[in-house]
Amino acid sequence: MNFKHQEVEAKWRKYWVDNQTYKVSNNTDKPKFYVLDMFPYPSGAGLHVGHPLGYIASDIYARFKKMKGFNVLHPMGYDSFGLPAEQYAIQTGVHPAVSTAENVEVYRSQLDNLGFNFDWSREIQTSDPKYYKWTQWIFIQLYNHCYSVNDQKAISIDSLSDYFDTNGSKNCPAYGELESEFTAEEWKAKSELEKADILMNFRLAYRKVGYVNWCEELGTVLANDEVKDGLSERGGYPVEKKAMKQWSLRITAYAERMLNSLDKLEWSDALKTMQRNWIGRSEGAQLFFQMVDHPEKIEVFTTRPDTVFGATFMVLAPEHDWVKQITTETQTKEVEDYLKYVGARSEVERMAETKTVTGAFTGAYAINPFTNKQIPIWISEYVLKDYGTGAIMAVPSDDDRDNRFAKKFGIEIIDVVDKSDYPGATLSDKLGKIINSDFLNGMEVKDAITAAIQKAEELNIGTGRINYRLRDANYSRQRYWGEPFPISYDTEGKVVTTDIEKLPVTLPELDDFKPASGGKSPLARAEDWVSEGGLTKETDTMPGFAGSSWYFLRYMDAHNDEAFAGKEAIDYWQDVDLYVGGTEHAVGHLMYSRFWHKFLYDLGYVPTKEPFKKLINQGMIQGVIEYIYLQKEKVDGNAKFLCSGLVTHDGNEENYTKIPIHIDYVTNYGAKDSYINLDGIKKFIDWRPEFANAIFECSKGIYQSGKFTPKDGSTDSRLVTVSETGKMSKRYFNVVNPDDIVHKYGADCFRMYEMFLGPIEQSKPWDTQGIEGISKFIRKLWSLFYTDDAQYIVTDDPANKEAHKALNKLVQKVEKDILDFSMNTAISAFMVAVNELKKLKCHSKEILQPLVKTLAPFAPFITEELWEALGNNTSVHLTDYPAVEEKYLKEDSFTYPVCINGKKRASLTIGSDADKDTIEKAAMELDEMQKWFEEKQPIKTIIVPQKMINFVVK
RNA sequence: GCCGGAGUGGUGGAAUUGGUAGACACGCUGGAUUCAAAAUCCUGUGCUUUCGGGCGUGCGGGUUCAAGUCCCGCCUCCGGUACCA
Repeated sequence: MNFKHQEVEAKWRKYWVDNQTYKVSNNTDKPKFYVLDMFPYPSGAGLHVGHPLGYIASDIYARFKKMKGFNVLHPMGYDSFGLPAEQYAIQTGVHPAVSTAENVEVYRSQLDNLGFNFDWSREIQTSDPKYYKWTQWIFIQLYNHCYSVNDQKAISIDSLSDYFDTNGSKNCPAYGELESEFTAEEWKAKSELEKADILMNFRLAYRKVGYVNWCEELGTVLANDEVKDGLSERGGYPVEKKAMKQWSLRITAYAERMLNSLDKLEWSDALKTMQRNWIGRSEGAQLFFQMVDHPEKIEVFTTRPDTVFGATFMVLAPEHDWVKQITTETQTKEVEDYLKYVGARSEVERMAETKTVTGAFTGAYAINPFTNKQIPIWISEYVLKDYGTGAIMAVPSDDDRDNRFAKKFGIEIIDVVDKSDYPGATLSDKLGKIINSDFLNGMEVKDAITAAIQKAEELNIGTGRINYRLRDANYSRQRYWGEPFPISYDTEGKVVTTDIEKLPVTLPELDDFKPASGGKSPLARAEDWVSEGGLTKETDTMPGFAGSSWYFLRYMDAHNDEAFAGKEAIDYWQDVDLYVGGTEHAVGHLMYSRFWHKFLYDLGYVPTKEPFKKLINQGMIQGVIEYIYLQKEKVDGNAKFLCSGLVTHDGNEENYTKIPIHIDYVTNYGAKDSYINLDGIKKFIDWRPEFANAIFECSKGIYQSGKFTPKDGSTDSRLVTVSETGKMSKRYFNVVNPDDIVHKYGADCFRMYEMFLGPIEQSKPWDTQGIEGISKFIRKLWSLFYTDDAQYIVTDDPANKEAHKALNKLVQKVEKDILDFSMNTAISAFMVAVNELKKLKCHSKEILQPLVKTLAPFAPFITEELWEALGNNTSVHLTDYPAVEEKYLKEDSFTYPVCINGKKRASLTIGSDADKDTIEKAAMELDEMQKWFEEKQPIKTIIVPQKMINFVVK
């Protein structure tokens, strides 16, 4: 009898639901273990074989931990707000909630097919009002708090207001922007609106002017990646920077803490480094340069205050607030032209250009506070508005960009660092001796930095400072399909938060999802919704990362209506022990989640400082893209396709374009010699009728309009395709749906094959052919239990030593591999064990029963079926993982490689307890060794017990 | 440019503390079974060879009795990032 996977899978899928096998309780004495997958955005395309890779690995891990006695939380849900559903709604009028629900259903059935042990009773969807009620609630908390620089934690905004009441702004305890100092009396005299404006500059969720990519033609705001070369990707319309009031989150307040606690996390070094670089901490000084003929001082940040004597000019970001007011009349045209030039350049262009320097002189001057010389103020795109202060002191002798700039515009260069003692050192090494710098002369760079800061402080023109690359997060989107803000404005424009009891603020019903006029969110069209009780609602919605920044907490207590999750549940589950997901979220999602988590920690809602203890990044599964060559020039008005062999032979690849073809039409898909035959060509034409009369030429003949004209009597046509490894994507017609594989081979086979492909972190191509190996393994396993004619052949006879040894080696190896996340080697261990048991003709229950348990995390269906066949009446997934019996692992003998000068020449099998002398003697007496000793003398022998024997000869 | 990762048979990969390079599979070769096919089973499979051996983990050096693994210098590919003051 063969294993009928379709029947068996259906049977157990039902059993698991009926018996609530995977339901997880919050009330148990067992230790907790939380395994989490990054939840998916339910796109219309459904899952492809790449998506479940991480889910399978985490499922195995979760099942294993459960068998090891842990209470394991392994939930799943959907990040169901997002742009694609909104885009689809604009095109078709289908409400995003409707299309999202449909997509979720498809995802659910695809996930169910794979036999995951998710506790679906805890499912969440970020677009569910019951869920986003709490996203809004957290937002209100952020709004109501600021960050105390003294306590290094969030404190209520009321306490800051109280501080101002008694102390004014002096020694302001909160992190933020204080535009001007005030006394307690001045504070008290301010109007409510003025007070609100000042407090806004300290709130962790705050409103400020931000710049967005505005496209007039499309009437909408675009994301950075929707803009190409200053034009919209869709339609190619001009895009400009537009100032709009936007909500932001003050993530920068947490920069230092996020940097520091990174060390303790079990994340890959690669990922930690990425986050460190993203936070980008740099130490330096804040210096003020008095402008000439203007009362203001230009504030700069520099990591090299030691080079201040070499600062011969200043550069402001083109967007800097003061550019207009300091530009002199004679320079107005030049500056305006330059601003126009910069405005037309996309952010990417501005950043990518490193070779050529551009800029304009404002006509204004500042005074270098150390040299007291007047230095010109320029503007250039290489200085960024959002980094540091948006202005720099330029030191052409010790900065590459400043140097290029000075050379191009003929500005003085003063050498201030003598680097002759450090040949080969680069500028970033910060090495050398200071020269031409008054009191700093002769100092090493390091000491000079300290001395310069000290002097700046004495002169009251600056101070030491730490700067971060990290920027506050823009939190407003002018979109429909996102969380509405729990925010309204009164007639004066003052912010009013929605009462907690009135949450959630739900989305208004709309039937047109296009943006409203003036770049406003579609919500602005719902006028009845917008105005309520004399207040005007915020019409922007929250960004994608809002819902995903805290979802892992909701799973702990998914249906709580009194809190985002109950205290008891949070105290029990604490944090995520293992988080599995793709590297694409390395900075965005993981940064925001850590920030929110730390904030909730400050408020006492979560007991842990970090949300994700251990993190595994899974690689991508790539697809093979099959192309056929299309000749660029038509032949008698007809398109012409050629066999790749002919194109290679022709040698002029530029005369052809490659067009991707649906992989279903390709024979030997994925192989190097994959091709389309006549049948495939016909299918291709049915798919792309515009090529009905196209010519298909290969070495065997020519096909056109249903007729094949052979060149040399061939009956077959093989149009060889070009196969390239690349993304698995709808646009390349190479998506492999897991449902199809599961239907043909079974879910167990699919799961094991994905794991067998290689290390989880690595990207690798999908190759359906290779699955045969796993399929054979499953049949072999089955044949240990049943004969071909369905006879159950498991016996109660005791097994021999070899069988016990095979089993125990397996149990030990699999446990280690699962903990190391090395699923591929675990699978091969199963193959080795089953091959061995097959050879031993072992059908003993005492071996097969633990074997089934060991395999259960990997192949949940077949093991459940075999477990039942073995006479058990509870689920195998509720049993314990087998214990290793050491006595079966002992080897009586060991086979040594016997080497001459490190090269293996013979082998020696000898008792495990033999001592070194015995081993050496036996090895030297081996026949194969004699000829090596004939001419040369052994001068040294190295014996590593249980490893190898090496003779050094000369 | 910078940061991170990786280069091992025809293919996916194994060798995790320096100790038999290529486990386990796919593919391919030959054979058994079959009317035939599928399935199954057996056999071989890094390259090379005068059958002793020689050469082999991206390239060039080095350390060591011994290097895929450690050190120095390169090359290529992938991912991230971007004039970060």
